[in-house]
Amino acid sequence: MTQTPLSIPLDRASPIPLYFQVAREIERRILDGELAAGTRLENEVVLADRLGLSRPTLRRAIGYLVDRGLLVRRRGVGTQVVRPRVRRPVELSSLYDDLTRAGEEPRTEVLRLVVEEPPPAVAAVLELPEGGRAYTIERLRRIGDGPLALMRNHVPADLVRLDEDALRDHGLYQLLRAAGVRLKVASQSIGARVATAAEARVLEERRGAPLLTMDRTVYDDVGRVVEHGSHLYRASRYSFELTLTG
Amino acid sequence: MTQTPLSIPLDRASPIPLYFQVAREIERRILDGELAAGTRLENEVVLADRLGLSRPTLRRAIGYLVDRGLLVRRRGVGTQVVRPRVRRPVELSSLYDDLTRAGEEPRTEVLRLVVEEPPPAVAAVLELPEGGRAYTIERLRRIGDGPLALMRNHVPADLVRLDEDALRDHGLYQLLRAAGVRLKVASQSIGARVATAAEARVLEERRGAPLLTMDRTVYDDVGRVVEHGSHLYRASRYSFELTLTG
DNA sequence: GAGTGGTCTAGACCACAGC
DNA sequence: CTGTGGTCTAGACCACTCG
Repeated sequence: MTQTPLSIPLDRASPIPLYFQVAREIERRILDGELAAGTRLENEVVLADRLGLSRPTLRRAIGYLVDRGLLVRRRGVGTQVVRPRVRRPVELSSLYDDLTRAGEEPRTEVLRLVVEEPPPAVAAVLELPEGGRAYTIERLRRIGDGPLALMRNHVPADLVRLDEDALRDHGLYQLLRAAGVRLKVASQSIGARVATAAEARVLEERRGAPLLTMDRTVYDDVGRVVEHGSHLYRASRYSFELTLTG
Repeated sequence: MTQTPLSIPLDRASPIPLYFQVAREIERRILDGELAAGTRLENEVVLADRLGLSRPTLRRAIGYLVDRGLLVRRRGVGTQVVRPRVRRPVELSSLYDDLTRAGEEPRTEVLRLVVEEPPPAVAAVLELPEGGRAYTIERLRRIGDGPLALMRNHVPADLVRLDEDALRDHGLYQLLRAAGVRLKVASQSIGARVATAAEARVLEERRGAPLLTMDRTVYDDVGRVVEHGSHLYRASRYSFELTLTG
């Protein structure tokens, strides 16, 4: 496979770290096809030298791309461009964000929005203090000409102020992030069951139609519970796409 | 929150990198509860000094744990232990591995095992050359007293040699890894539908019972397609548990 | 202003791959 | 053996947070 002398313009006055400028530029060239699959990069010492960087800084750039799966490093061999892939990482994104990114135009119907002392099971998941209050949100997400998902969420009341207008025009995660909440990890469970009569009616399905269920609990960067949701998706119109790395 | 002077024994003769010795030890103390949630670590300069390490090396250890979500670093503030969580990362594991780890005893029935020129759709996904051959594997996974999943997999024939005995006693990924295949990324799609009559019969469900479907394509570290699978799970007995990080 | 993490440098030595 | 990445050091300066 080819070896390519690499030249990257650096802006040392920029607030963007040098290692990131390098990583971003290499990534761009891989995605653009300028650096084809299998291409060998020059060795780290030479490359760092040409770019006018120290080797640790260059290594940091390369390491970043190795972690993201765009490059492979092998001791004694060298660094190569991996066969390019759709590699959307597993992200902490909401259905709304996903749809928007996919060029769809989701519409949201807010069925219920209250602040209340939630039932004990929910309070436990949210780790609310005694008597703590939380939003309960029920929304119907539509896309194109029909419903896609029925969503119930719970958010501790002291984290953010929510209103129906905001929820109609934005994803819940957008609103949380805008309120300064730093979403960090989520654990979720995906299952399936058939629709009850009531669910079928709301989702415009037949009774007994297959539904995907998703329960998710989201934590912020210091481990506080930030949100819990139980969602139902029409299996006929939705599936979860994931990229795993190991 | 408390601040803790940290002392960690290092073995400079060990082949295990110093940064990793440090990271592993801090992780252990967090998981053991010795370092409670909210605990502040000493600042990097002092800590590096006490451990007899350079600051970059110590930072690498901390950075590793930050990436894994066990620590938070904030400029001008310090480094803190995050509220401990179940944080099983999204892993490239097989159903067999998952069950074994959970203490279950999966049994596998090999329904079909052939090497053939697969249908064009499968050949395309596997990126086989013209006339390339692949294993087609159909297995029924049982656990406890009943079936759990019906699995169909395709693996390029030149990657590994598979036989019925091996597949009965091991997960497919185990066998691939043992053959030197380096599983790296997978993209998968999770959906739901109802069982056909034939599927219901094999899975001992009623016709119309909800099933989880999972299609997965796995790539190795240089982007070659290593495996493709289409699986069916009984929703009554199985759900996908994921941990996402953002 | 004092204290913290964020970045960067210019070296060094080692371990492994492949000839 | 030569060439590669893997680790580590001992500093330096900067940017941000908070009292």
